[in-house]
Amino acid sequence: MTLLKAVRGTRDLLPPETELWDRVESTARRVFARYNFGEIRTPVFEDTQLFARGVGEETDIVSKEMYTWEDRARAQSEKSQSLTLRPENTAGVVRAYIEHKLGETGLLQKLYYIGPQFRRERPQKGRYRQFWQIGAEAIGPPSAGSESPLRDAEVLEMLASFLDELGITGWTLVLNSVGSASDRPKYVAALRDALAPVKDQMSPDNQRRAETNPLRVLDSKDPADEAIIATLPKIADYLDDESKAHFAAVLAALDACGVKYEVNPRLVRGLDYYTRTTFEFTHGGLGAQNALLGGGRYDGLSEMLGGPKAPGIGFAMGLDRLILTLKTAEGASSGAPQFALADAFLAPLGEALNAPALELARELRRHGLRIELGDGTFRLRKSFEIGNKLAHNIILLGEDEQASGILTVKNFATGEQTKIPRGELAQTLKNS
RNA sequence: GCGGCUAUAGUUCAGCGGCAGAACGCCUGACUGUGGCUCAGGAUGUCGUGGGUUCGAUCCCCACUAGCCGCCCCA
Repeated sequence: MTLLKAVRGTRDLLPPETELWDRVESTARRVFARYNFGEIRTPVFEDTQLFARGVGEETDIVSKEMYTWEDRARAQSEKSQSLTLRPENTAGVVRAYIEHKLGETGLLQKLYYIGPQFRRERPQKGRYRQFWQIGAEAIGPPSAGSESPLRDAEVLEMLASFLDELGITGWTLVLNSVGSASDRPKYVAALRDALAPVKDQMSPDNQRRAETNPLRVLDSKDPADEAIIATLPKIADYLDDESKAHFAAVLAALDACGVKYEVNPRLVRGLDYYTRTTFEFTHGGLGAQNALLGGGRYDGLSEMLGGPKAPGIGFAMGLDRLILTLKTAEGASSGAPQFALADAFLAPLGEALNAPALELARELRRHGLRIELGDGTFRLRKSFEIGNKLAHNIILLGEDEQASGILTVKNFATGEQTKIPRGELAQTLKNS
């Protein structure tokens, strides 16, 4: 029989690495809560139309990377429905915002999520077909201040604080403005006009981009095309006064709180819904996938999905990539993540002591102690060997100890062995 | 989706057209209620899968699968 394996691009996360995941996630929850964000959990699959309309039919994500299937009708009266595993979470959050009429509260909705996303791409380092994102969205009616550049700056400052608190150093915040919903098409048209006469001289990749997504030409890494790219129109010249003022205000707010950034006029993002502010936090040592997180403003998304006007700004952070950078950083200093040691390994000496040992373990665990319970069939030597790997102390529960109520405890670090009355055991272990 | 590299023990990796190897880890004993250090012994395995060449393939060839790197794109 052939062995079943995790499918391509998916993987198992095992302890002790999962402790690192837990640390990152709990840090996110803690930091985001200080900014008054609340958690939202949306379904892992949605109507395919949500992504087609929200993310954009022409994007790579929608056109070739989605896991989509026809959910078959189970009754004559029922129609089959095209469903898709979510490739990102912003569309789902905005769908929920509309569906639950959160705009009617009149308040800005600040929501974060942590969960798996799915894209059918070729797996690589830092890129998986099931990957995890931590993201947040600040969305609401304009009257709630959702269009304010302060929101952009606040989200960026929150991200900087989060990365700092996690101990991630060496990141770079890169940002740009791609203009409002009306600026952007004008600019794209100008770009097409400028590219038309010169694109034949460019690399095949850029010729293709010039046709499908001219903005991407700006993002080209091809040095041969640099000269031509430098002559292309600049987005900054196509921003209307409002967009210019918005971007300036974002930068001013970042300056005021000392968050460092780089403006990159060529930063474009792949999703159709972005307007005005777009950004990335990048990090070296991630290989070709150097973007730790990306995001931006999406002032028109709600309306694209048939909802009310609800401007917003958000980001999605690649948890897999975050863990990767943490692991390489910590691997260099203190080695790979280690299992945390239990407070004590409890060794029953003989099978007859198994049941009493479980009772003692229960008592100690109720005091909050982390206890590894051995087995009465183990030879004492084996208990010591296992205990030494898993715990700080070993507790012996033999016939003598059971009869007298005085336990034998040995500390592995000091080698010191003591007799401790059962009533004092929990406190002694806690203090050690 | 395209190009390149790789796949051998639990792990990290040597190796060779002719009996499958090392280190670490694991198991047993020296030591019947005492770990680490030491010593002695032991088991590691469909050599990724399927086909081909050959007297003979873990080794050479082909295909597939998976991983890694780059491209595309993205978190």
